[in-house]
Amino acid sequence: MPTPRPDLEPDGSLSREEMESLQHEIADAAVFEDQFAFDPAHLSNPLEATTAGSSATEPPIVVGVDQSFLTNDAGEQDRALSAVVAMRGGVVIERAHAVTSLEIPYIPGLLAFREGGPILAALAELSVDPDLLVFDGSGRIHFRQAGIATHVGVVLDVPSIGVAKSLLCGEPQGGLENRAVGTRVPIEANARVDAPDGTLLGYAVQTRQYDSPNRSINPLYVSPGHRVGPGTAADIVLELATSYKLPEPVRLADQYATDAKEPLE
DNA sequence: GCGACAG
DNA sequence: ATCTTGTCGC
Repeated sequence: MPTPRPDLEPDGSLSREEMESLQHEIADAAVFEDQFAFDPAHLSNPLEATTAGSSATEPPIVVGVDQSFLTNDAGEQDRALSAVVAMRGGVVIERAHAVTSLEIPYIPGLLAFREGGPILAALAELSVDPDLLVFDGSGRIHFRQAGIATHVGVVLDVPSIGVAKSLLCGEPQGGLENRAVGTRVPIEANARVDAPDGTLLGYAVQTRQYDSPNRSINPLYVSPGHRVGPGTAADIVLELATSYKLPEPVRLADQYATDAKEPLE
């Protein structure tokens, strides 16, 4: 993992005002457009990946990140377990995890200050260098355009994408019910977001759907973290969601976070 | 004051 | 996030 920028690291001991101020700095430093070297196509197929470029080209390393929580004797969540799964060409090449004590409770909009520390600790255990980080949570879809995907992406200056299962803020530009796989509905800034109204924050992306129009699967809310534009972020998530609704690196990190805590409780 | 609110 | 049974549908 690259060396983190110490001045921007999420610190759970900061005051709320300091946290929000830091988020403005993060948003200013963030790049919400494509700025990476790897080929965003064929991220998930090993054969395509190895034959796509020249013999010297390696498929990019995509790292999924997710957390689970541990409970103390009093029955309260006191520790976070962060799990990271590194994949290349659709194949898992390394996993790592870290357990840290929690500094603050969950507060909407301040998730990075609760889970950012454990995530950086887990990424530090990784021997490979990530080309792309995929998070379970928002990126630019955030009150101050600095969700956890953006925050960690900027601190490490690594391209990143936010994938949330529910919408934190912003206004979907169209219906989200019963959309076909591949559909992407723009999410624009509204009054709750610290950005001009109408700013494109990300997309509601349909990676799975039922055959019958009776029931409907909820979309994923995909937004740029850092150095990835909204359209490319949606493309990549669809590319990585090969077997399930969630992109494979995140799904495996989710599973690993659950499995790794079992021997600890 | 009321409503909204990633994991 | 986490606590949890049954139930509908392919």
